[in-house]
Amino acid sequence: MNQPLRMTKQRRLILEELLKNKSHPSADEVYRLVRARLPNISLGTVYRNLELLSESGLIGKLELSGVAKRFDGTVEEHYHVRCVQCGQVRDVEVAPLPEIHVAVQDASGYEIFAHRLEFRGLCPQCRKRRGIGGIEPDAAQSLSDEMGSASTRSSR
Amino acid sequence: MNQPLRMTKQRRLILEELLKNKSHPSADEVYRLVRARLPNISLGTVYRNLELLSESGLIGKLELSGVAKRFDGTVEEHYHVRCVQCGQVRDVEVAPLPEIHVAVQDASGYEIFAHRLEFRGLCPQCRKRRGIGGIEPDAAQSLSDEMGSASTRSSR
DNA sequence: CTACCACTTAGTAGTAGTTACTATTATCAA
DNA sequence: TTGATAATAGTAACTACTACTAAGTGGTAG
Repeated sequence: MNQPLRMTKQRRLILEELLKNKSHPSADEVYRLVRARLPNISLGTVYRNLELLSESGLIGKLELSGVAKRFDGTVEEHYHVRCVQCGQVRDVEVAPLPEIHVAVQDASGYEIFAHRLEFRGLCPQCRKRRGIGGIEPDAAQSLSDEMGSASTRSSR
Repeated sequence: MNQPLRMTKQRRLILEELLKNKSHPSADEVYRLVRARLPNISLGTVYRNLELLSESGLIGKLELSGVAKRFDGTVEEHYHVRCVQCGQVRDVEVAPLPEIHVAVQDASGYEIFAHRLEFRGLCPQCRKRRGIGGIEPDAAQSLSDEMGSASTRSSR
């Protein structure tokens, strides 16, 4: 489709950092990680390469709920959870649900190509810390406001 | 919880436009709509009121996949489809799936509060137009790149 | 009806994340 | 080794949004 990417020092380092990092860093986080090894790399280079690498299928790109894009060393399909406390994004080991496309297609008249499913909650570490430390009591409330909360209420 | 909002001309117009508009406009789109009726309204006013109105539960706020926030005249829970061609966001009439929280909770150790499910495809109008007009042939391809495509492929 | 004042506004400046541009440099096929 | 072309560093610009401030207004108490 498009010619192979030249493997520059910058591109290789970006790819390396993404493959060894399981936490789906944002472009800025990748920038900081790579700059530790190549101090004068340009932020623009990081952005351009993340884009090119995800176009060529070497990495995955996540666009989650209104905040900075994040990038993913593993390309296979999966869903994500974000911790509302520490902000970390992690993969969820749960079976995908492609059959739902048919239901949506019938209900909406759209031709459905893809879907994204994203969870929000507290990660194990923050759950522990919550018992001792201080998390604001209505985190769940404000969180479901923010997400439109397709979860508990069932009226329509 | 908090005192009732003063019903100013600006606030009323913003609310009116949202209630009669089914397409989940972005803040900027609301700005344009309201400005047609009140030409010197400030963009900041639109942003602040969308925030206040959604806080007070009069409208809903959507934060979809990396782009501008969108606002919603209907407050009840539902999922959304976005057309990859024209960008319109619409509601999907499909039953919510709260049971999945348990599965994710067991699999990840997270305490799950909420989830968001979002579809991408071609709306009925654009499906028709595609037959006649010219849509780039690999729209579905680039789209699934963009969404991480938790859809067709099933390896892991 | 009038006066008050906290809430709200218009206008503008500032911010974060991202993209675009340009002159210089590096990759890699021949 | 060389040369076309892709990629880079650095910077400017852009978009979506938030913060700030002086002036204006809605709604209540008198």
